[in-house]
Amino acid sequence: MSDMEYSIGEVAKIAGVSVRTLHHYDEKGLVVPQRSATGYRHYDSAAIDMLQQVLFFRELGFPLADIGEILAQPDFDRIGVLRRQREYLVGKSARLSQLIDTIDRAIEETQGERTMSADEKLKGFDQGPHAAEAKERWGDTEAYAHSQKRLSGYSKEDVEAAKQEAEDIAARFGELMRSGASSDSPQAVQLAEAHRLHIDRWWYPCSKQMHANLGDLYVQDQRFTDYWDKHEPGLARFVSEAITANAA
Amino acid sequence: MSDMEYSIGEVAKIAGVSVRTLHHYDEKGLVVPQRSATGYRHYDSAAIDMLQQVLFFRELGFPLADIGEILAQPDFDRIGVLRRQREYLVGKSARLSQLIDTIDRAIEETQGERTMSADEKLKGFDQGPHAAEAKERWGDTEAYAHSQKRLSGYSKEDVEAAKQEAEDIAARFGELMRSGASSDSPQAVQLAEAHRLHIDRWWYPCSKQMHANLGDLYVQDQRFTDYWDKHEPGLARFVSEAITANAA
DNA sequence: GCTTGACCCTCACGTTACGTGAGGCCGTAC
DNA sequence: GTACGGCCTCACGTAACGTGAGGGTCAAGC
Repeated sequence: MSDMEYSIGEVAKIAGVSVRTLHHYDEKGLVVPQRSATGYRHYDSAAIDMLQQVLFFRELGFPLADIGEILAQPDFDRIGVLRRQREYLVGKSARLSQLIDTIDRAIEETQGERTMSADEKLKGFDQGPHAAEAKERWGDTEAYAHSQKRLSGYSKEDVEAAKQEAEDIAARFGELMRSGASSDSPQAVQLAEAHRLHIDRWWYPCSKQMHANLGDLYVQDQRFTDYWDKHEPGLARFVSEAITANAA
Repeated sequence: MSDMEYSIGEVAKIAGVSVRTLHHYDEKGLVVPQRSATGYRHYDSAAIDMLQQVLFFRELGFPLADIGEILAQPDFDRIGVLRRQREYLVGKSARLSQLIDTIDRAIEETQGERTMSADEKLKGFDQGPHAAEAKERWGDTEAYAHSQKRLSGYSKEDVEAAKQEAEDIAARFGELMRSGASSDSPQAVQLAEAHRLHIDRWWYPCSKQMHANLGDLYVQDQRFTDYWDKHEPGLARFVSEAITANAA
C-alpha cells in the first residue's frame, strides 16, 4: 500500500485541473490536504480519494456546495457513493449517445434527406443527474411542490393563508422550543401533527411515514436546516424530533 | 417544410434551458430571434438551428465567446461544423467510458480487490475537446509555444530580446503599412521573412508553409487579429498577405 | 369591454467557480 | 550566495447565468 504524497502542482497536472481550483476546493473544505511547516500543501492518498469523488460529482454537474454536503454526511458510505456516481455516469453516457444520434439526423437534414422538428433538434440538452437527483430529493417537499406550481389552482388569498399558516407553525415550534419543552412532549407532537396536516392540506398528501422522512431531511440537508434555524437556532432538529415522535 | 415559430418559454422548455439563458444568448448575439411589434421574441427554424449549434458546443465545454466566433465565420459551413461536433461528442463519450472504468476499479479498490495509483484515480478528468481544439489551433503559434515553456531554457535577457524583436517586427510592419506600401512589396516580403526567421529562431521550427498557415490564422482568429491590430488597425490582414507573398 | 393569470419584456444586483496577476517565501541545484 | 521553478496568500476580475423587481402583453372567460 503506497502512501505517497504529492505537491499541489503534481496533483493539478495529474488531474488536469488548475492549482487555483485545488486552492478553491481547500478553501471550500472539499479537499483539505496536509500542510508542511512552511505552509505547502501535501496531498496524501486520502486527499486524492476525496478529490476523485469531488471530480466525479463535478463531472456530473453537481454544484460544489451540494458535493460538500453529500461527502460530509455522517453516514458517508464511499462504496455507495461510487455506485451512485457510476449510475449517473452511465446515464450521462446514454444521453451523449442520444446527442450523437441527433447530430446524425441533423446532418441528414442538412443534406435534404430528412426533416426534423424543433423538439427533435433540441431534445437531449436537459440538465444532468444533479437535476434528476434534486427532483428525487425534493420530491417530497413543499419546495419542490412550489416549483410544480401546485398552487396554481389557489387564489392569492389561499396562497397567503397557506404561507401564513406555515409561518405560524414555525413560530409556535420556536416558542415551544424556547419554553424548554422537550421535542417529544404532547405539545410538540401536537404541533408536528398540525404541520403534517398543513402539508397534507396545502401541498400534497402527506402520510406520517412521509412526514417522518421529511423530518429526517430537515436535519440532513442544509437548506432545510437553514429554513427552520432562521426562526430559532437548533429548531430544525427540534422539529425533526417532534415529527419522529408524532410518527411513532 | 414547416416554419413554426416558438415563444421563448416554449423553446426554453423544449431545450431544457432557462429563459434567462436565451436572453443571454440573444444579448451575446449567439441566437438572435425575430421580435414582435411588442418586443416578444419569436424563434423560427433558423434560430432553432442556431440554438442547436450553440448547445452542442456548450455541451462540449466551449466558452460562449469561442462559439460565437466559430459560428460567425464568413465561410461558415453548417455540415462541416456538425461533423466536427460529432467527432468531439464521440470523443467525449469515450472519455466517459474511461471514467466508468475508473469507477469500477475504484469500487474494487474499496473492496480490497486491487490497488490504484493517484494517476489511475485522477486520470480522465482532463478538459474536453475545447482544450484539444485549442491545442490543435494554437499548436503552430507562439502563444502555445509560450505555454509549453519553450523559453524555459533562455535567460531573462534572451526572453527580453525575443520579445523586443517581436515588437520591432510588428512596429516595422505597422510603419510599412502606414507608408502606403502594398502587402506584397519587396519590403513587406522581406519583413515577413524576418518574422518567419524570428519564430524559427526563438519559438519553434517554422517552414514557409507553416508560416503561411499562421498567416491565415492571423485573420481568421480574433485573438490573433487583435494582437496585430492593436499596433495598427488592419495590420493583421496586411501581415497575413505579406506572409502569403513570402511563401509563394 | 373588463378581469384574470400566464407569459413576456428590461433592468440590475448577486452567485458560482474559478482565472489572473501581484508580491513574496521555499526548495533545490550549481 | 545565486538562480529558477514552485509554492503561498491576497484580491480583483470574468463568464455564465440566477433571481427578483416593476411593468407590459396576450388570450380566455365573463
